[in-house]
Amino acid sequence: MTPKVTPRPTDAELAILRTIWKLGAGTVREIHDELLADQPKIGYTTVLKLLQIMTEKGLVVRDESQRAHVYAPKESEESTQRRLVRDLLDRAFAGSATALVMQALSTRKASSEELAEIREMLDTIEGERS
Amino acid sequence: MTPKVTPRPTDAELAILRTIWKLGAGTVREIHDELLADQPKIGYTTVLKLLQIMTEKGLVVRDESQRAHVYAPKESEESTQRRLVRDLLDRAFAGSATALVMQALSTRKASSEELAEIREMLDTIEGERS
DNA sequence: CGCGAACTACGAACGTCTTCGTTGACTCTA
DNA sequence: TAGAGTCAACGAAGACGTTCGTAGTTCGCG
Repeated sequence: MTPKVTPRPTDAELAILRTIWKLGAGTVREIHDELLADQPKIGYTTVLKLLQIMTEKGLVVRDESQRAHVYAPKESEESTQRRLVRDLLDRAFAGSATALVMQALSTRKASSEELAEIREMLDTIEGERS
Repeated sequence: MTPKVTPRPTDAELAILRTIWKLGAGTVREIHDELLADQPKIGYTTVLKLLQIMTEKGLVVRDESQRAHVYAPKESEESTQRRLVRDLLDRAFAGSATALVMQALSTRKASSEELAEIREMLDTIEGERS
């Protein structure tokens, strides 16, 4: 059976998830081609195997109605990202979201628009309080 | 030789790093005791082995002047966290720091003080621009 | 029908991670 | 000085992750 809780995707699985998120959904062929467009040389059957494992783990769902199975994310991109962030928070930041946000902001430059977006988020959070 | 670039710490290694960060530095005994205070039962020699591996990898440095070697972080907590964030950014967020910050903020409630701190950070970033 | 192309499934190889038992050395003390 | 306690080093086992070759099935077409 597929496990109760979705496990954290491994590095290779995450690379595939990124591609599926980009495509929305796709066959092994489509995902493999897209993956090749990015960085490293990777075999077709490697991608197939990964997708089979990811199906067992519940990371993706498979539509078998066609000969070429179509794979789609089980959870949304956002929800997966949220779990990864929470995970990193626990493993490396002792739960301090603030510390993580600080590091994220200092890591990459964000545009003014993005900064404004973050401010809105802060307002929303503070508004919900009280 | 120790590798040029520090590799990403594994889960078990990160658990040990957290402890060392908390202690500042410590012997295997001290780190093991502290680790036991947290969650799971873990053997003394397991911690020792991990620390030896982490020394080879360059995650920690070892002072062998005493019989009980003293281990300390090679890189600061902040710099390690920054690398982990950058890593997650690349692997799961297509480099969008904003998206990561959003997820972090929505994941855990931060206090008003923390939110204010983040606002200051935003001001600083925007101030440096122009 | 018969052949080649495209597809899934399977298994094996190899590396890494995690765990711990065992061994041998040092140290303290009765 | 002998025994108990503490320590580092090593090796090996088992789980997991990643890769791909091979085999077998299905489809389309000449």
